[in-house]
Amino acid sequence: MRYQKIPNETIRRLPMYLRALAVYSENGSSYISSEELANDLGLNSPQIRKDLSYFGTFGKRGMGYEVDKLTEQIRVILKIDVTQKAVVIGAGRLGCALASYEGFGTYGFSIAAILDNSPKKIGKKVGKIKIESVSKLAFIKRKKIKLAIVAVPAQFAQEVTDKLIKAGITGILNMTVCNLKVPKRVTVRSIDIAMELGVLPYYMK
Amino acid sequence: MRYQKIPNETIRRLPMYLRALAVYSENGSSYISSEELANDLGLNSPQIRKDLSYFGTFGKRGMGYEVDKLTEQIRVILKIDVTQKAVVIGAGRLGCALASYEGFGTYGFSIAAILDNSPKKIGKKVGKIKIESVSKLAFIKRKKIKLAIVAVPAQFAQEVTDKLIKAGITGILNMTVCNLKVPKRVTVRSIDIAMELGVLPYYMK
DNA sequence: TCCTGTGAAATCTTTCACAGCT
DNA sequence: AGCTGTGAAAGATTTCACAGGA
Repeated sequence: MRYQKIPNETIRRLPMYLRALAVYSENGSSYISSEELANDLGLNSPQIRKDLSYFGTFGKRGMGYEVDKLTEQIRVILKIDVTQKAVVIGAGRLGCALASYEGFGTYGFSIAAILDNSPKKIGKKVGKIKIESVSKLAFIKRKKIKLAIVAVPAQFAQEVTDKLIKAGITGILNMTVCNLKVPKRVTVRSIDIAMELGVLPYYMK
Repeated sequence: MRYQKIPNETIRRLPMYLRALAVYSENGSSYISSEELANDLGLNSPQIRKDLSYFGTFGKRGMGYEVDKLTEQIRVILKIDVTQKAVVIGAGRLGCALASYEGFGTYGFSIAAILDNSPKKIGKKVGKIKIESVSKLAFIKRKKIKLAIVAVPAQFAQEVTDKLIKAGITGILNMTVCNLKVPKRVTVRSIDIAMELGVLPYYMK
Protein backbone atom coordinates (compact mmCIF):
# COMPACT_ATOMS: atom_id res chain seq x y z
CA MET A 1 0.00 0.00 0.00
CA ARG A 2 1.59 3.22 -1.24
CA TYR A 3 0.73 6.45 0.47
CA GLN A 4 -2.30 8.09 -1.03
CA LYS A 5 -4.36 11.04 0.04
CA ILE A 6 -7.45 9.77 1.80
CA PRO A 7 -10.62 11.10 0.18
CA ASN A 8 -13.01 12.97 2.43
CA GLU A 9 -15.77 10.88 0.94
CA THR A 10 -14.08 7.80 2.28
CA ILE A 11 -14.07 9.25 5.78
CA ARG A 12 -17.72 10.16 5.42
CA ARG A 13 -18.58 6.56 4.64
CA LEU A 14 -16.72 4.97 7.53
CA PRO A 15 -19.48 5.68 10.08
CA MET A 16 -21.92 3.98 7.69
CA TYR A 17 -19.77 0.90 7.78
CA LEU A 18 -19.73 1.00 11.56
CA ARG A 19 -23.49 1.18 11.64
CA ALA A 20 -23.88 -1.85 9.41
CA LEU A 21 -21.18 -3.76 11.28
CA ALA A 22 -23.05 -3.21 14.55
CA VAL A 23 -26.02 -5.01 13.02
CA TYR A 24 -23.92 -7.96 11.83
CA SER A 25 -22.35 -8.23 15.24
CA GLU A 26 -25.79 -8.35 16.88
CA ASN A 27 -26.86 -11.04 14.45
CA GLY A 28 -23.82 -13.09 15.34
CA SER A 29 -22.11 -12.94 11.93
CA SER A 30 -18.38 -13.08 12.37
CA TYR A 31 -17.30 -12.39 8.78
CA ILE A 32 -18.77 -10.09 6.18
CA SER A 33 -17.81 -9.69 2.53
CA SER A 34 -17.52 -6.34 0.82
CA GLU A 35 -20.29 -7.54 -1.50
CA GLU A 36 -22.82 -8.08 1.30
CA LEU A 37 -21.87 -4.85 3.02
CA ALA A 38 -22.25 -3.00 -0.26
CA ASN A 39 -25.68 -4.52 -0.81
CA ASP A 40 -26.90 -3.56 2.62
CA LEU A 41 -25.68 0.00 2.28
CA GLY A 42 -26.57 0.59 -1.34
CA LEU A 43 -22.95 1.02 -2.43
CA ASN A 44 -20.74 -1.13 -4.61
CA SER A 45 -18.13 -3.49 -3.37
CA PRO A 46 -14.93 -2.16 -4.93
CA GLN A 47 -15.66 1.14 -3.28
CA ILE A 48 -15.76 -0.43 0.14
CA ARG A 49 -12.57 -2.39 -0.48
CA LYS A 50 -10.82 0.69 -1.76
CA ASP A 51 -12.02 2.78 1.18
CA LEU A 52 -10.64 0.29 3.66
CA SER A 53 -7.43 -0.22 1.71
CA TYR A 54 -6.40 3.38 2.38
CA PHE A 55 -5.85 2.43 6.00
CA GLY A 56 -4.35 -1.03 5.74
CA THR A 57 -5.30 -4.57 4.81
CA PHE A 58 -8.10 -5.65 7.07
CA GLY A 59 -9.74 -8.50 5.15
CA LYS A 60 -8.97 -12.15 4.51
CA ARG A 61 -9.10 -13.22 0.87
CA GLY A 62 -11.79 -15.79 0.29
CA MET A 63 -13.39 -14.91 3.63
CA GLY A 64 -14.20 -11.24 3.91
CA TYR A 65 -13.74 -8.93 6.88
CA GLU A 66 -13.92 -10.01 10.50
CA VAL A 67 -16.84 -8.01 11.88
CA ASP A 68 -15.58 -7.19 15.35
CA LYS A 69 -12.02 -6.58 14.27
CA LEU A 70 -13.05 -4.26 11.45
CA THR A 71 -15.37 -2.41 13.81
CA GLU A 72 -12.51 -1.72 16.17
CA GLN A 73 -10.18 -0.73 13.33
CA ILE A 74 -12.63 1.80 11.95
CA ARG A 75 -13.18 3.20 15.43
CA VAL A 76 -9.46 3.73 15.74
CA ILE A 77 -9.28 5.42 12.35
CA LEU A 78 -12.11 7.76 13.27
CA LYS A 79 -10.63 8.34 16.74
CA ILE A 80 -13.81 7.20 18.38
CA ASP A 81 -12.35 4.10 19.99
CA VAL A 82 -12.67 5.85 23.33
CA THR A 83 -16.01 7.35 24.36
CA GLN A 84 -16.20 10.99 23.39
CA LYS A 85 -18.26 13.36 25.47
CA ALA A 86 -20.35 16.03 23.79
CA VAL A 87 -22.67 18.81 24.92
CA VAL A 88 -25.85 19.96 23.23
CA ILE A 89 -26.38 23.70 23.19
CA GLY A 90 -30.01 24.76 23.14
CA ALA A 91 -32.81 22.93 24.94
CA GLY A 92 -35.47 23.62 22.35
CA ARG A 93 -37.35 20.83 20.65
CA LEU A 94 -34.45 19.97 18.38
CA GLY A 95 -31.82 20.18 21.12
CA CYS A 96 -33.83 17.88 23.38
CA ALA A 97 -34.51 15.47 20.55
CA LEU A 98 -30.78 15.30 19.81
CA ALA A 99 -29.81 14.90 23.43
CA SER A 100 -32.08 11.91 23.82
CA TYR A 101 -31.18 10.37 20.47
CA GLU A 102 -29.76 6.90 21.09
CA GLY A 103 -27.97 6.74 17.77
CA PHE A 104 -24.95 8.55 19.21
CA GLY A 105 -24.15 5.47 21.26
CA THR A 106 -23.31 3.48 18.11
CA TYR A 107 -20.37 5.76 17.51
CA GLY A 108 -19.23 5.94 21.10
CA PHE A 109 -20.55 9.38 21.93
CA SER A 110 -22.12 10.33 25.21
CA ILE A 111 -24.07 13.52 25.79
CA ALA A 112 -22.77 15.08 28.98
CA ALA A 113 -25.29 17.91 29.29
CA ILE A 114 -27.64 20.27 27.55
CA LEU A 115 -26.91 23.95 27.98
CA ASP A 116 -29.57 26.62 27.68
CA ASN A 117 -30.06 30.19 28.81
CA SER A 118 -33.71 30.00 29.83
CA PRO A 119 -34.08 29.96 33.64
CA LYS A 120 -37.30 27.99 33.15
CA LYS A 121 -35.45 25.11 31.58
CA ILE A 122 -32.30 25.05 33.68
CA GLY A 123 -32.32 22.27 36.22
CA LYS A 124 -34.85 20.15 34.36
CA LYS A 125 -33.91 16.86 32.80
CA VAL A 126 -34.27 15.38 29.35
CA GLY A 127 -34.13 11.65 29.90
CA LYS A 128 -31.09 11.35 32.14
CA ILE A 129 -29.41 14.47 30.89
CA LYS A 130 -29.55 17.65 32.90
CA ILE A 131 -30.14 21.10 31.46
CA GLU A 132 -27.45 23.45 32.71
CA SER A 133 -26.99 27.17 32.35
CA VAL A 134 -25.18 28.13 29.18
CA SER A 135 -23.08 30.48 31.27
CA LYS A 136 -21.53 27.44 32.91
CA LEU A 137 -18.77 27.15 30.41
CA ALA A 138 -16.45 26.07 33.18
CA PHE A 139 -18.36 22.80 32.98
CA ILE A 140 -17.03 22.20 29.49
CA LYS A 141 -13.49 23.06 30.52
CA ARG A 142 -13.59 21.00 33.67
CA LYS A 143 -14.89 17.91 31.92
CA LYS A 144 -12.51 18.47 29.00
CA ILE A 145 -15.36 18.25 26.53
CA LYS A 146 -14.24 18.88 22.96
CA LEU A 147 -17.47 18.36 21.01
CA ALA A 148 -20.59 20.51 20.89
CA ILE A 149 -23.84 20.20 18.99
CA VAL A 150 -25.26 23.67 18.40
CA ALA A 151 -29.06 23.74 18.20
CA VAL A 152 -29.92 27.31 19.18
CA PRO A 153 -31.95 29.87 17.21
CA ALA A 154 -29.91 31.09 14.25
CA GLN A 155 -29.38 34.62 15.56
CA PHE A 156 -27.46 33.35 18.60
CA ALA A 157 -25.43 30.69 16.82
CA GLN A 158 -22.27 32.69 16.16
CA GLU A 159 -22.19 34.23 19.62
CA VAL A 160 -22.63 30.86 21.33
CA THR A 161 -20.01 29.32 19.07
CA ASP A 162 -17.45 31.96 20.00
CA LYS A 163 -18.03 31.19 23.67
CA LEU A 164 -17.77 27.46 23.12
CA ILE A 165 -14.44 27.84 21.41
CA LYS A 166 -13.14 29.88 24.34
CA ALA A 167 -14.23 27.05 26.60
CA GLY A 168 -12.08 24.62 24.65
CA ILE A 169 -14.51 23.10 22.16
CA THR A 170 -12.71 22.08 18.95
CA GLY A 171 -15.42 20.18 17.09
CA ILE A 172 -18.88 21.53 16.34
CA LEU A 173 -21.91 19.92 14.79
CA ASN A 174 -23.92 22.91 13.61
CA MET A 175 -27.64 22.30 13.35
CA THR A 176 -28.46 25.93 12.61
CA VAL A 177 -28.74 27.61 9.24
CA CYS A 178 -25.75 29.87 9.98
CA ASN A 179 -22.41 29.64 8.33
CA LEU A 180 -20.31 29.68 11.49
CA LYS A 181 -16.99 31.52 11.39
CA VAL A 182 -14.38 29.66 13.42
CA PRO A 183 -10.59 29.64 13.70
CA LYS A 184 -8.78 27.04 11.60
CA ARG A 185 -8.10 24.79 14.58
CA VAL A 186 -11.83 24.23 15.06
CA THR A 187 -13.74 21.78 12.88
CA VAL A 188 -17.36 22.39 11.96
CA ARG A 189 -19.88 20.21 10.20
CA SER A 190 -23.27 21.62 9.41
CA ILE A 191 -26.60 19.92 8.88
CA ASP A 192 -29.48 21.94 7.51
CA ILE A 193 -32.39 19.57 7.46
CA ALA A 194 -34.56 21.83 5.35
CA MET A 195 -31.80 22.04 2.77
CA GLU A 196 -31.81 18.28 2.35
CA LEU A 197 -35.54 18.38 1.83
CA GLY A 198 -34.96 21.27 -0.57
CA VAL A 199 -33.25 19.14 -3.17
CA LEU A 200 -35.78 16.31 -3.16
CA PRO A 201 -38.31 17.83 -5.58
CA TYR A 202 -35.55 18.35 -8.14
CA TYR A 203 -34.88 14.63 -8.26
CA MET A 204 -38.49 13.53 -8.06
CA LYS A 205 -40.31 11.95 -11.00
CA MET B 1 -24.26 27.61 -23.07
CA ARG B 2 -23.66 24.10 -24.37
CA TYR B 3 -25.45 21.22 -22.73
CA GLN B 4 -23.52 19.81 -19.84
CA LYS B 5 -24.46 17.28 -17.23
CA ILE B 6 -25.41 19.12 -14.07
CA PRO B 7 -23.31 17.99 -11.11
CA ASN B 8 -25.21 16.69 -8.10
CA GLU B 9 -23.00 18.88 -5.99
CA THR B 10 -24.33 21.90 -7.79
CA ILE B 11 -27.89 20.89 -6.96
CA ARG B 12 -26.90 20.36 -3.35
CA ARG B 13 -25.62 23.93 -3.14
CA LEU B 14 -28.65 25.63 -4.65
CA PRO B 15 -30.64 25.57 -1.40
CA MET B 16 -27.67 27.22 0.32
CA TYR B 17 -27.87 30.02 -2.18
CA LEU B 18 -31.58 30.39 -1.51
CA ARG B 19 -30.92 30.65 2.19
CA ALA B 20 -28.37 33.40 1.75
CA LEU B 21 -30.54 35.21 -0.79
CA ALA B 22 -33.40 35.28 1.71
CA VAL B 23 -31.14 37.21 4.08
CA TYR B 24 -30.10 39.73 1.41
CA SER B 25 -33.71 40.24 0.48
CA GLU B 26 -34.60 40.96 4.11
CA ASN B 27 -31.75 43.43 4.34
CA GLY B 28 -33.02 45.20 1.26
CA SER B 29 -30.06 44.45 -1.01
CA SER B 30 -31.24 44.23 -4.58
CA TYR B 31 -28.02 42.98 -6.20
CA ILE B 32 -25.42 40.54 -4.95
CA SER B 33 -22.11 39.58 -6.51
CA SER B 34 -20.83 36.04 -6.65
CA GLU B 35 -17.90 37.25 -4.57
CA GLU B 36 -20.06 38.40 -1.65
CA LEU B 37 -22.26 35.34 -1.81
CA ALA B 38 -19.18 33.15 -1.79
CA ASN B 39 -17.79 34.95 1.24
CA ASP B 40 -20.97 34.57 3.20
CA LEU B 41 -21.25 30.88 2.44
CA GLY B 42 -17.62 29.94 2.72
CA LEU B 43 -17.30 28.99 -0.96
CA ASN B 44 -15.42 30.59 -3.81
CA SER B 45 -16.91 32.79 -6.46
CA PRO B 46 -16.16 30.90 -9.68
CA GLN B 47 -17.96 27.93 -8.21
CA ILE B 48 -21.10 29.92 -7.68
CA ARG B 49 -20.96 31.40 -11.17
CA LYS B 50 -20.36 28.00 -12.69
CA ASP B 51 -23.19 26.46 -10.70
CA LEU B 52 -25.63 29.06 -11.91
CA SER B 53 -24.34 28.96 -15.48
CA TYR B 54 -25.55 25.37 -15.85
CA PHE B 55 -29.08 26.70 -15.85
CA GLY B 56 -28.79 29.91 -17.82
CA THR B 57 -27.37 33.39 -17.55
CA PHE B 58 -28.89 35.06 -14.56
CA GLY B 59 -26.42 37.81 -13.72
CA LYS B 60 -25.64 41.25 -15.05
CA ARG B 61 -21.97 41.86 -15.81
CA GLY B 62 -20.59 44.62 -13.69
CA MET B 63 -23.57 44.36 -11.33
CA GLY B 64 -24.02 40.86 -10.00
CA TYR B 65 -27.24 38.93 -9.56
CA GLU B 66 -30.62 40.47 -8.84
CA VAL B 67 -31.57 39.00 -5.47
CA ASP B 68 -35.29 38.47 -5.93
CA LYS B 69 -35.00 37.33 -9.51
CA LEU B 70 -32.29 34.81 -8.73
CA THR B 71 -34.31 33.53 -5.79
CA GLU B 72 -37.23 32.84 -8.04
CA GLN B 73 -35.04 31.25 -10.69
CA ILE B 74 -33.45 28.85 -8.23
CA ARG B 75 -36.88 27.97 -6.87
CA VAL B 76 -37.98 27.07 -10.36
CA ILE B 77 -34.87 24.97 -10.95
CA LEU B 78 -35.44 23.09 -7.70
CA LYS B 79 -39.16 22.80 -8.44
CA ILE B 80 -40.04 24.49 -5.20
CA ASP B 81 -41.58 27.58 -6.76
CA VAL B 82 -44.95 26.31 -5.62
CA THR B 83 -45.44 25.36 -1.98
CA GLN B 84 -44.82 21.66 -1.48
CA LYS B 85 -46.71 19.84 1.22
CA ALA B 86 -44.95 17.22 3.31
CA VAL B 87 -45.90 14.89 6.14
CA VAL B 88 -43.76 13.90 9.08
CA ILE B 89 -44.00 10.26 10.08
CA GLY B 90 -43.39 9.60 13.76
CA ALA B 91 -44.41 11.94 16.57
CA GLY B 92 -41.44 11.22 18.80
CA ARG B 93 -39.12 13.97 19.97
CA LEU B 94 -37.37 14.19 16.61
CA GLY B 95 -40.57 14.05 14.56
CA CYS B 96 -42.14 16.83 16.61
CA ALA B 97 -38.99 18.91 16.44
CA LEU B 98 -38.96 18.56 12.67
CA ALA B 99 -42.64 19.32 12.30
CA SER B 100 -42.26 22.58 14.17
CA TYR B 101 -39.01 23.57 12.50
CA GLU B 102 -39.52 26.91 10.76
CA GLY B 103 -36.60 26.40 8.41
CA PHE B 104 -38.79 24.51 5.97
CA GLY B 105 -40.62 27.70 5.15
CA THR B 106 -37.52 29.18 3.51
CA TYR B 107 -37.73 26.53 0.83
CA GLY B 108 -41.47 26.69 0.40
CA PHE B 109 -42.40 23.55 2.28
CA SER B 110 -45.40 23.22 4.52
CA ILE B 111 -45.92 20.37 6.95
CA ALA B 112 -49.46 19.10 6.45
CA ALA B 113 -49.56 16.63 9.34
CA ILE B 114 -47.65 14.34 11.64
CA LEU B 115 -48.61 10.69 11.49
CA ASP B 116 -48.09 8.32 14.38
CA ASN B 117 -49.47 4.97 15.52
CA SER B 118 -49.78 5.71 19.24
CA PRO B 119 -53.41 6.30 20.27
CA LYS B 120 -52.10 8.52 23.06
CA LYS B 121 -50.60 10.95 20.59
CA ILE B 122 -53.25 10.94 17.88
CA GLY B 123 -55.43 14.01 17.97
CA LYS B 124 -52.90 16.14 19.86
CA LYS B 125 -51.21 19.07 18.23
CA VAL B 126 -47.61 20.14 17.77
CA GLY B 127 -47.80 23.86 17.23
CA LYS B 128 -50.53 24.11 14.63
CA ILE B 129 -49.97 20.68 13.19
CA LYS B 130 -52.25 17.82 14.10
CA ILE B 131 -51.08 14.31 14.87
CA GLU B 132 -53.06 11.85 12.77
CA SER B 133 -53.19 8.08 12.75
CA VAL B 134 -50.54 6.54 10.55
CA SER B 135 -53.23 4.25 9.18
CA LYS B 136 -54.82 7.30 7.57
CA LEU B 137 -52.89 6.96 4.38
CA ALA B 138 -55.94 8.12 2.48
CA PHE B 139 -55.02 11.52 3.87
CA ILE B 140 -51.80 11.51 1.88
CA LYS B 141 -53.57 10.40 -1.26
CA ARG B 142 -56.41 12.85 -0.88
CA LYS B 143 -54.14 15.81 -0.32
CA LYS B 144 -51.80 14.60 -3.09
CA ILE B 145 -48.81 14.84 -0.79
CA LYS B 146 -45.61 13.65 -2.43
CA LEU B 147 -43.04 14.25 0.31
CA ALA B 148 -42.55 12.46 3.61
CA ILE B 149 -40.04 12.88 6.42
CA VAL B 150 -39.55 9.55 8.14
CA ALA B 151 -38.65 9.85 11.82
CA VAL B 152 -39.83 6.57 13.30
CA PRO B 153 -37.79 4.01 15.27
CA ALA B 154 -35.43 2.19 12.92
CA GLN B 155 -37.20 -1.17 13.09
CA PHE B 156 -40.38 0.28 11.60
CA ALA B 157 -38.76 2.44 8.96
CA GLN B 158 -38.93 0.04 6.02
CA GLU B 159 -42.49 -1.05 6.77
CA VAL B 160 -43.70 2.54 7.05
CA THR B 161 -41.84 3.48 3.89
CA ASP B 162 -43.53 0.73 1.90
CA LYS B 163 -46.92 2.02 3.02
CA LEU B 164 -46.02 5.60 2.18
CA ILE B 165 -45.04 4.62 -1.32
CA LYS B 166 -48.36 2.86 -1.80
CA ALA B 167 -50.06 6.07 -0.71
CA GLY B 168 -48.29 7.97 -3.47
CA ILE B 169 -45.22 9.42 -1.75
CA THR B 170 -42.35 9.81 -4.22
CA GLY B 171 -39.80 11.72 -2.15
CA ILE B 172 -38.54 10.68 1.28
CA LEU B 173 -36.28 12.40 3.75
CA ASN B 174 -35.07 9.52 5.88
CA MET B 175 -34.02 10.50 9.39
CA THR B 176 -33.54 6.92 10.54
CA VAL B 177 -30.39 4.83 10.45
CA CYS B 178 -31.94 2.40 7.95
CA ASN B 179 -30.95 2.06 4.37
CA LEU B 180 -34.43 2.18 2.88
CA LYS B 181 -35.17 -0.01 -0.14
CA VAL B 182 -37.46 1.80 -2.56
CA PRO B 183 -38.45 1.44 -6.21
CA LYS B 184 -36.47 3.54 -8.67
CA ARG B 185 -39.26 6.05 -9.13
CA VAL B 186 -38.95 7.07 -5.46
CA THR B 187 -36.19 9.42 -4.32
CA VAL B 188 -34.66 9.10 -0.88
CA ARG B 189 -32.22 11.30 0.98
CA SER B 190 -30.96 10.18 4.34
CA ILE B 191 -29.61 12.13 7.27
CA ASP B 192 -27.95 10.28 10.09
CA ILE B 193 -27.08 12.93 12.60
CA ALA B 194 -24.86 10.65 14.63
CA MET B 195 -22.91 9.81 11.50
CA GLU B 196 -22.09 13.46 10.96
CA LEU B 197 -20.86 13.69 14.51
CA GLY B 198 -18.96 10.46 13.88
CA VAL B 199 -16.51 12.02 11.47
CA LEU B 200 -15.72 15.09 13.58
CA PRO B 201 -13.05 13.53 15.80
CA TYR B 202 -11.13 12.39 12.71
CA TYR B 203 -10.74 15.97 11.57
CA MET B 204 -10.12 17.48 14.98
CA LYS B 205 -6.72 18.86 16.07
C1' DT C 1 -13.13 -21.12 -5.77
C1' DC C 2 -14.02 -17.11 -3.30
C1' DC C 3 -13.07 -12.66 -2.13
C1' DT C 4 -9.56 -9.08 -1.14
C1' DG C 5 -6.26 -5.35 -2.60
C1' DT C 6 -5.03 -2.13 -6.00
C1' DG C 7 -3.07 0.22 -10.18
C1' DA C 8 -5.06 2.34 -14.08
C1' DA C 9 -9.03 4.27 -16.57
C1' DA C 10 -13.09 6.70 -16.39
C1' DT C 11 -15.96 9.96 -14.42
C1' DC C 12 -17.18 13.78 -11.72
C1' DT C 13 -16.15 18.25 -9.60
C1' DT C 14 -13.55 22.34 -8.75
C1' DT C 15 -10.46 25.85 -9.97
C1' DC C 16 -8.42 28.96 -13.12
C1' DA C 17 -7.88 32.52 -16.34
C1' DC C 18 -9.71 35.51 -19.25
C1' DA C 19 -13.00 37.06 -22.96
C1' DG C 20 -16.78 40.01 -23.09
C1' DC C 21 -20.88 42.69 -21.56
C1' DT C 22 -22.72 46.82 -18.83
C1' DA D 1 -13.77 49.32 -13.93
C1' DG D 2 -16.34 45.65 -12.28
C1' DC D 3 -18.28 41.35 -12.44
C1' DT D 4 -20.32 37.53 -15.16
C1' DG D 5 -19.97 33.30 -18.14
C1' DT D 6 -17.23 29.58 -19.56
C1' DG D 7 -13.76 26.49 -21.94
C1' DA D 8 -9.88 24.15 -20.48
C1' DA D 9 -6.77 22.37 -16.83
C1' DA D 10 -6.33 20.43 -12.50
C1' DG D 11 -7.87 17.74 -8.90
C1' DA D 12 -10.83 14.37 -6.49
C1' DT D 13 -13.45 10.25 -6.51
C1' DT D 14 -15.34 6.10 -8.38
C1' DT D 15 -15.27 2.20 -11.20
C1' DC D 16 -13.01 -1.49 -13.44
C1' DA D 17 -10.45 -5.49 -14.13
C1' DC D 18 -7.60 -8.63 -12.55
C1' DA D 19 -3.51 -10.44 -9.89
C1' DG D 20 -2.96 -13.11 -5.96
C1' DG D 21 -3.65 -15.11 -1.22
C1' DA D 22 -6.77 -18.25 1.80
